[in-house]
Formats: sequence, structure tokens, C-alpha cells
Amino acid sequence: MSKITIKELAQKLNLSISTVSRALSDSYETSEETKKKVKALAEQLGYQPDLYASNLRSRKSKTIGVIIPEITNSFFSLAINGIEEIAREKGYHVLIYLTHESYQQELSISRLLLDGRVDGVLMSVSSETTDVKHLADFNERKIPVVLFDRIHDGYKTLKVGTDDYQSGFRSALHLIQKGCKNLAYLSISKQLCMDKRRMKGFLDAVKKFEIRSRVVYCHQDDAGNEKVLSGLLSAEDAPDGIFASVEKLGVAVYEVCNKLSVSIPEKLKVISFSNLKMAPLLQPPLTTITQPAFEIGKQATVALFKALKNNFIYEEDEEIIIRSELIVRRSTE
Amino acid sequence: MSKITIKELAQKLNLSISTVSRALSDSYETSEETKKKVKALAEQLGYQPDLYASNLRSRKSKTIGVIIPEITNSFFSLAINGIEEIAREKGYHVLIYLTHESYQQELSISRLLLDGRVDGVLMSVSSETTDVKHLADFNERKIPVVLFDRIHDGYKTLKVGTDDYQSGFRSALHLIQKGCKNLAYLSISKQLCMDKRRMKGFLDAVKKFEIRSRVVYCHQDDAGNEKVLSGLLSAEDAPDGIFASVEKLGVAVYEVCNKLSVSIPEKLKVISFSNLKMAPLLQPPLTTITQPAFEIGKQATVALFKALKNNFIYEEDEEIIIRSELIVRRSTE
DNA sequence: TTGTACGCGTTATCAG
DNA sequence: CTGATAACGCGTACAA
Repeated sequence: MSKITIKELAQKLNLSISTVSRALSDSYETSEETKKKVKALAEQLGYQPDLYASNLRSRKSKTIGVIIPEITNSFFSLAINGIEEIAREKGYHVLIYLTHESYQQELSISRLLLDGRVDGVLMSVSSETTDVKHLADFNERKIPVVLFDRIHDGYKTLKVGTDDYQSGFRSALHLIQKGCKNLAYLSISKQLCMDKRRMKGFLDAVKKFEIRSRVVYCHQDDAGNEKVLSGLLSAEDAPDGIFASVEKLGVAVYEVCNKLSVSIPEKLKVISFSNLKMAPLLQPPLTTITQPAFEIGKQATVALFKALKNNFIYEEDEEIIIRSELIVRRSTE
Repeated sequence: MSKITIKELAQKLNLSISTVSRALSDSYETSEETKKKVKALAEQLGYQPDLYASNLRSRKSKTIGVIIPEITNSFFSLAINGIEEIAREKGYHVLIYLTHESYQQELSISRLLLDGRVDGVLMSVSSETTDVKHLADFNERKIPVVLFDRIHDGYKTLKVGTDDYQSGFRSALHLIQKGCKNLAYLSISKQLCMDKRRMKGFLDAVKKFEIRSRVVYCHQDDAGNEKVLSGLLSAEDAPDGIFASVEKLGVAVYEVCNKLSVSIPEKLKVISFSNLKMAPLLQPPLTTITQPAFEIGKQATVALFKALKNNFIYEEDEEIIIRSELIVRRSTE
């Protein structure tokens, strides 16, 4: 019972291979009667069409690839949730690849996906990525690529993200309104378009109100961040308000404050991009800019399927923006 | 440049298809010279062997399937991290499927994976699953299956988990030592072997010390859990110590305590299975039983590759136990 | 060392 | 409505 093929079904039913094939695919040019017989036997013997054979003919893999920097990040796990939901609905399969924020990994994974394994790609570029030539290869293979969250200027396609500039602006404004006089923006990457936009919004607000501010470039590794933040917070002119551009950095701030006994919000007000379900349960509850992660994943997938269905690839820039929400909690009181 | 095939390479080099094929696979019966020429051209034209064609011949997909209940759960995202790492190392691809704790989904996903798409499967069964007949189908197809974390009695294979019984026992003991007189065990499923073991450990400790206790069966949905826990905690004889058998329930307890202003640890001591990085930052810091999630994912994958490499499937029960750690924090002080 | 020819399981085309 | 036959791209006996 291990490998039933169409051929065996045909033999047992005294039909030709092609008739069986047609019956199984519900072709209109087959009698209802044979369809029933064939399907019954197929069901009974547990027939499964061979994936590789049928893909070889049809040139479709019914699979999409998802390339993300990391998965232990509530934004990405929620996004995957959305992606998987839509994909399963459409009968597609989802391959997951993690770059761990490494450009090299991103490169080699991209290369792997050129072998016809996937019909389309969803991607969030790594924070190291500056050059996006590897993405052009997908165009040559007519594989549509949709970028989400970690979008990149250098590659033209459909992009799904949030209102980064506005979020940065609102965050700075909120801190200023709460009385901060000395702000810091924690950046995760000098290259990422998303980071630049958040920063731009933040800096514009700061400039408008003529508040002192600085930008702190952080690292990928926790140890490095602890060092940077410890330095920052124990300095003479330590900031009194921090905006963490990504969740990881918000958590790092809490950890360091905990260690150094810097009290939030009295000495330092903190606001962070985050999708942590536990934000309200932290000590103190964390004010967040929360992205609709699930929805972003979903929209990106819907857009990808639009391309897949109509057999085109996105060659011009186009953006779908889904707003983030500022949720005020005790950390900025 | 979109679809270079072996045939085109052959034409351009005035060689036969088979020679090119051999050259690319480094066959010993090919001259070094032709190998070089072929490989050079292949590289230059960006040749990628067609996955489906070659799999159709070789009957190997170089892909494993991972079926888990949910991804927004720090245990599973860490585990996937470990899985992906090993898989990539071995040149394998990883397909992800989420059951959302639904038995029906698990069933239909399992069926999908019988079509030769994957060489092996890693799985954590859903909390609804009682019947595991669907897993037997993998055996018939000679597809090895390794269970991790959410293991199930009914299916014989290699299983990777943690010391559930001991963890349950230790947790109850810890609460008792901290002075609790009235304990509650929060269960996520009546079927799961893992849950039963944790509960058994818990109940054995309780019995040994003759402490009052009860078992509370919780739900999959947050709303349902809020209701159950609100009832539990506002009752006359509310427990003074809780052991949450999974992270989700630990978080739910915090949320309800927050809402009802039940103070932890004064009125209620809480200990929970959890891989939350933020456990120390919660209000108050949460005492956890922490599983080596990354390592569990890794070991499960290593075991799967052992089967894959030696071309066998696990047909007898065998367990790999990786110990969890009790990390005491303020929630049980 | 290289080329010829066939088959993997399917789907698509063309007759009948 | 059904059957024979030719691809899809690759790998591999077998022959040269």
C-alpha cells in the first residue's frame, strides 16, 4: 500500500491511464460513472498523486518560501501565523528559512529558492543587507517576491509595512509630552529602510520641539546591546526617554534598567515597537507601538497570491501600509 | 536566462545530455577537462537543476515537515530555531504546518504529507488529539516520524521531551515548601501524555504531603480561560498556589490576577512552564520551569536525520529526555 | 570517456 | 467519452 500510482489504478479498473487521470482531476469530458468508480478505488487504496511527477509537468509547486531574520520575535511568529493561514486556505505549502540577520545566509537561501521549489517568496530582509542584487534573480525566474516589514529601497516590488515615519513621530511626541528633555532613539540597523523611516519621524518631532536627542546604534547580539545600553544609561547625561525601534531593544532596555536599578518611568520613560502579549504584565507595563503583525503577514500573502494567480511579478514599487497603534502604559507615565 | 536545462548546456557545448549530467554530478567516469568546461558554463548561465525532475528520479525530497500546534509560543519558536539550524546544516528544507490545536487540521495536514513531499516528519500533536491512527500511515510510506514535546502514548516512535513527571513533582514541592496549603494544577488537555505526566508528578507530591489540591481543566481560547480562572480565583476557597502546565496558562493567570487585583505572591503563588525571555521582567518576576526548547528541537531533528540517513523508521518506543530547569523568582517567594 | 535510450508518474494533445 | 502517445528534466544502465 505504500506507493499507489495512477497506472495501478488503471490496471485494476481496466481503464487507461489517461482516463484515470482525467477522472481524478474532475475533467468535464469524463462520465460521472467512471469518475465515481475511479475516485472510490483511489480513496480505498489511499492513492496520493506523486507530487514530483505532477509538478514536473505542471511547473507549479504550490509552495511559497518565507525568508525572515528570526522567529523568536513575536512580530514574525504572528506574521507567519497569518501567512500560513492564507496559504493553507489556498492549498499552498510554506517553507520557512531563517537568516539570523546574516546577509550571507540570506544570499545562499535565495539561491536555493531559484530551483523551482517555490512559486513565490515572502521576505523580510536581514538587518545586514545592503545589496539586493540577489533579489533580481527571482525576477529573471519569474518568481514573484513580496517584501514585508523589513523592506528595502533597492528592490522594486510590492511592499507591505506599517506607518513607520508616523510611528516614529508619534513616539517622540508622546515622550516629549510626558516631559522628556533628552531623548534617545535605538536603531537596529543603518541600512534598513524601515529603521530609517522610524528614525526620520522621531528626529523630525525632536527637531520641531527643539529637544535634545541622540541616535544609538545597537547590535544583533544581546551581550553587545547590554554593553551599549549600560554605558548609555549610567552616563552623566543619560537620556530620560528612550524609543526602541524594535522589540528586542525594548526588552534589552528593561533588562539593563533592572540590572542597574534605573526606575521606569521615574528616571527613564520607555516606548518600544513590540507585539509582546505580555507588555501589560511587565514591570512596569510597557508603552508600545504595536504593529498588526498577523494582518501584515496576511496582506503580504494575499498580494503574493494575486501575482501567482495572474501570473505576473511586481516590477514597480507599490506599498501597502497598515497602521500601527500606540498603546500607552505605565512605562511612559 | 530564466530556465537553463541540462539540454541547453549540452547543445552549447556540443556534448550529450548524459555527459553534462555526469559532469555536474562529479562522476568518476568523466574527464576533468569536460567537467571544468561544463561547470564553468553552468555557473555562468546560472544553471539550477530542476528540483522536481531530479526528485522524480531520486525519490528524495531533501525536505522535512514540521507539524506543531501553534507558533506564537516561545517554546515552539525556539524549537523551530533548533530544527532549522540542523536542517540547513544538512542541506534540508523545512516545511511548517500549524494545527492551531485542532485534530481535524492535524489530520488533513498529515494526509498532505503522504505525497512524497517530505522525507521525514517532526511533530508535536495537538491537545485535541486522542486518536493517532493517522500517524500509522507514515509508517506505511516509510516516512520516519519523530515526536517532540507533545508526545502521545498511542504511537510508537522516537520521542524527545523533558522530565515531565519530575517537573510536576518539583513544582508542587516548591509551592508546598513556600507554604501553600491549597494548590491547583492547570491542565491544557486531558489527552496529552505530557500533561498527564506533569499532573501525575504534581499529584504525587501533593499526596505525599497531604496538601489540598484540585485539577482545573482549561481551554484553548483565551476568553474561556479568563472565565475559568476568574471563577477559580474569586471563589471562597480559591487556591493559594498554582502550577500552570503550559506557558499560555501562566500568562492567563497573570492577566486575571491583574484584572482582579489578586496580589502575587502574597495571595497567590504562581509557577509555570515557560520559555518566556521576559519572565524575569514580569510583575512580579515569574518562577518558571524552563525547557531547553532549542535543544529539544535540535535533538529531535538529529534523531530524524539518523533515521533518514540509515533509511529506517522508528517502530519502537524510545525516549530522549532533556531536563527542564526550575528557576525561582518572586512569584513564589 | 562519451553517447543512446529508457523510465520516474503525471498531464496534455490528438485520435478514435 | 476514452485510449494511445508524447512530453516535463533528469539519471543511469548499456552500448560504443
